Amino acid sequence: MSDESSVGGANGASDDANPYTLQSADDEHHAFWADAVADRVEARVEDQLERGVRDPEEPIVVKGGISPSGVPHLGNVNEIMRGYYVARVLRERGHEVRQVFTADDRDPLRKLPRTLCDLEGNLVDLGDVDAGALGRNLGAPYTDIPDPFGCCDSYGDHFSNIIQDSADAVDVPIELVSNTDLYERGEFEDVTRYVLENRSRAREVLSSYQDKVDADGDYVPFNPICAECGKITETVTSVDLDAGEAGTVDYRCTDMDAGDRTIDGCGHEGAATLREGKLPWRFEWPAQWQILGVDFEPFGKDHAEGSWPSGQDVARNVLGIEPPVPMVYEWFTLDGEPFSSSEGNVILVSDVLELLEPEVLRYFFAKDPSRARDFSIERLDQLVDEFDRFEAIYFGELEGTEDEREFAERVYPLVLEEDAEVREERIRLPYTFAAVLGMFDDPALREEVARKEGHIPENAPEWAVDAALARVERARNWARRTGNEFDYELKRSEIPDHEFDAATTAALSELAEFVATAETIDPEELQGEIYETAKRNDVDVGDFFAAGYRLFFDEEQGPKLGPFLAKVDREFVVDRLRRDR
RNA sequence: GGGCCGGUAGCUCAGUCCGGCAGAGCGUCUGGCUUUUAACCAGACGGUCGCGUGUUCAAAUCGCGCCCGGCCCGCCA
Repeated sequence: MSDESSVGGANGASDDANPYTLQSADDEHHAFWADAVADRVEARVEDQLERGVRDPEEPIVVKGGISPSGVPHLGNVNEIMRGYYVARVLRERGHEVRQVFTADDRDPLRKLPRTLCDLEGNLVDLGDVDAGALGRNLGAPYTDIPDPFGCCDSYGDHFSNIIQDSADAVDVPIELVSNTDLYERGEFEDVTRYVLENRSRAREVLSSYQDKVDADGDYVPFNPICAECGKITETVTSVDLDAGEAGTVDYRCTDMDAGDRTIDGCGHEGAATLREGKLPWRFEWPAQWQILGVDFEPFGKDHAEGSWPSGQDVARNVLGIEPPVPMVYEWFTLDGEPFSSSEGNVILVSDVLELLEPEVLRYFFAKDPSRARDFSIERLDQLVDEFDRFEAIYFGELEGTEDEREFAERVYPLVLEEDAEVREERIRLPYTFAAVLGMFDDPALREEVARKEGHIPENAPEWAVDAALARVERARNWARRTGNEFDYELKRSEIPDHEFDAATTAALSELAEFVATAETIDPEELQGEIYETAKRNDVDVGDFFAAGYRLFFDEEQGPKLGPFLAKVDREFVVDRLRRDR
């Protein structure tokens, strides 16, 4: 107690939890990482019960959290989904679990994001909102800044709402908690007071992680909000824990470093209560663990070497609590580039769900968190195919490797929404095929073609057919968004550039004649006639089909031509085959 | 500068904990389905498991040293 030099530093106590290793030597082998994590959470809970420091009635708490600083992109979903799987596994084992998610909305706005989004998820350029009003609020807590869209109580609330929408969209039940709320209701008051009472201890612990903190200096772990200009300030001049209800601090509103720039302070000198400010992140995080009773928290690799080591040290050696079970997840990229709202490289959950089913997205987040991955919109078909295979292996329709079987068996039921039935009769149209089907606007026609091609069984239940056809819309959105080879577009208004030899030209004229004079156009008969016409004119069949795709789509390849042309109005088909228009 | 994570076929990824023939799907190529699109079936091609080294009968896997990408030691999934 008297010898403070024995306090562990960066490489402190031997029981420090390594947030990386999901499987340590003494763990049982699991096909699913969340099972390994759940083992550790259970061990933590049992240990606390044995030591009598835990109420057996209290549920297990899984936490996540982000600053509502702007467009919540797909990377943020890690914070929701990784915790979800652990929560779900623990529930499966009979535990009561709360999944709490903090909106760290008392954090200050440090720089203006170049891209924002409205509540519908439409991306909006900073220039299209009142950027000046935002600029004047640099340094102020998100919840004190007016919503640039005018629809929510504050900037922070605006983006917190979108976080909640994202969780809803992937069917993850989170309890969204506003950090500002916790401060205003006084939930942080006791722990803040405790940290300030023990501020020399706090300084000492933090100083071994941050050079700017001097163990013997005057650093005070509290940032008041300036009563004059509303900004978060960093200079506390004195602490009086006997003043007012729970104590106050005196401050001077000084400049704040924010990356490569400085946010000016107004110079105001005043006093703030412990509810009128915030703890610095390195203390706030452990304080959240204490207030919310957090047992498990996943976090991005950015925290793994900074906040986490200091966080568990602060938890043990300042607050005297046991930090939660940690888990690091690797970041992933979007089409090979880091997520960045300023560069416009963002995608919202709502956008992704216009391209694929929620269970496919949930599957993506069930994969090994320690692996760096690319979420490729361009090659989204690969992810969907991978999911279809995973599902088929679960139902025993594909053999797969032993590892695949083990993983599918364990994880497939978990990627389905919580109360969803596991239904073997489900139908998955191959994604790229679904994209091609998207060129037909008529749902009945889509179904007809899918049936004809053998993708929908004779006696398929109606719900399965509907669900299968729902993929067509999504795959079509994908084809359009990427403008890839599955985005077939009938070139109706203008004939594409083309160059055919005499034989091909003759064959096209013959085919036009057939279409013009037939009583009715039967799709399969037309398909056969294309084949026959090519042969009669000594044209390679493949080349002849290619000529058709050129004329109608300006592509090398396309949908099955006979059935397609049979559905297009006859005059146009005849004219185009004659190259008249 | 110190520390951490990642790197496996053209692409997306398993396999690394626990050493045992280098794997899957997609793509490509060839052939088949006496119809050729999306597919499906059969086969082929495709690898310095980032590089080197040590241990071992045996190394993608374990140790050590490097390279590349990213992250942390300010803030931030």
